[in-house]
Amino acid sequence: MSHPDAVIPRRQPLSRDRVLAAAVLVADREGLSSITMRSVADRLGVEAMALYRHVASKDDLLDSLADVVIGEINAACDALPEARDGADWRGALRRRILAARSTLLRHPWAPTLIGTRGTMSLELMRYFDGFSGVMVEAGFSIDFVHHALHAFGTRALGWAPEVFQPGAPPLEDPDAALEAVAALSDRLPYVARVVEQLLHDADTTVGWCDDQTEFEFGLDVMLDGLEARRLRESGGGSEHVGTD
Amino acid sequence: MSHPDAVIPRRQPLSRDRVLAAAVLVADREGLSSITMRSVADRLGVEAMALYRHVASKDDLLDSLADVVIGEINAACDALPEARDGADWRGALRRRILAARSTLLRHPWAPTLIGTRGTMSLELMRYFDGFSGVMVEAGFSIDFVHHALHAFGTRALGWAPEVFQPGAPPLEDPDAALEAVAALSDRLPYVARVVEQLLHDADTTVGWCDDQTEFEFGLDVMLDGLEARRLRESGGGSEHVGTD
DNA sequence: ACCTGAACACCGTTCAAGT
DNA sequence: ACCTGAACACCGTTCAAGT
Repeated sequence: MSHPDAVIPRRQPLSRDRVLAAAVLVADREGLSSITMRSVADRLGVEAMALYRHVASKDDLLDSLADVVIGEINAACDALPEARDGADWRGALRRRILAARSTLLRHPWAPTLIGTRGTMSLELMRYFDGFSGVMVEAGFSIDFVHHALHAFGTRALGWAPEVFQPGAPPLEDPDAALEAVAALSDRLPYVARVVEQLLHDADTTVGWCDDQTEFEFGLDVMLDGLEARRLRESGGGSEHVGTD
Repeated sequence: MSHPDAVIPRRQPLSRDRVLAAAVLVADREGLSSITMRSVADRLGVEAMALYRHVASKDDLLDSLADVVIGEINAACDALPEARDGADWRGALRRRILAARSTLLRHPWAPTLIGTRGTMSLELMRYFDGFSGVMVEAGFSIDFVHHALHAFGTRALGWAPEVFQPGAPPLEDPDAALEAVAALSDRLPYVARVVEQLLHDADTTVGWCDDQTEFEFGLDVMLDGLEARRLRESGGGSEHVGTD
């Protein structure tokens, strides 16, 4: 049993990447809140304290975890066919954002994680650099690009937080729902009408709403608004659109 | 010392409202993460276990806490001068959203809280009912209103989550920042230009960005986009804008 | 050099016990 | 009826000890 380590490597050696990969696995399977120093260590066949050799703290681990996902997003964007001549800025932004989104759909916990960390990592800056580049090369002014980044908010990264539960429970009992709404229709007349409409269309959709469709609607509204504002400003003349 | 309780009420009796008020106080002073059954109880001069008589669990407490804030928002909206003739839907929505926002500014922890709870309470439905009412009375179709609610996301409630830290640290050492940016300008050319511009304007602003200005910019872009889409759809004729 | 055991100060939550 | 004490199972994190 006591050969040189080459023969029976006691175990695959721990590393920062292996710790992060284990954390991703835990989150993918059991959700963000079940990421625990102990649960991540478990999946590596190791004690919790062993992790502290590779991450400074749980916060450090979570920051890096967000970065792992953003790295995936950047990889997806890098693989995008890019006509960097600025003509189709609208399509180019749209493609980037939807590529980010499809990455996030594989890690449903990532939006919450990224949204609650305030860290501006190099990986994240790389994403926004590509994003900004599309707009700058299309002739938007630096100021406008800056405003636009704020305006997009997390939508630039492929998701828009809603107040309703993210993974809404699929409508199990439409009749009960309809009844509940009817009971409230005097106090909530408009919401009642929206819900009625939803229930009416419920046969054709999986759950309450189609997240992807709604996301793209909001995205296009945003793009429409930016385009309108760009045209207005370049026409008005008080602000310019070209790069400085 | 043993009078009937009427004379020396041992203490102001505990109640759900007192528990919630204490929790708001803790959050306002020390942040969301320091809300603890024990910390809330401390502020009431009571043991943590006493709270369980008035809230079912910490989750229940947090849900209700979100509702307290949304109740404040609804009160602010109810106090708004309302010309419910539908003419100025844009202004009416804007006023509601900015009223919500100014309430949230008094409770900086509330957006995170509301954003992480997925609960659709009656208080929250009341807010969206008023919001939807403005649009419906202005002639938007129910379908359109539904899409618009999704498109606004949390912006309907007065905040838009960004990936950058919400309360960005005020620019302490512009020279150091400029140097850091210069070092990265080959890898992040566009971000570098945005930051340079920011540093250039830094004299005139408090921190990096003016949150209120950026929020209103994004809000107006959204409203512009909705207006453009409404006109297009009513012109195109494939979908109507009037109520069903 | 790398991992573990034991321990510490904190959680949310329970339940029987106090008044 | 209302609150408390003690306890349980869990956290993140430390530090000395093992190999």
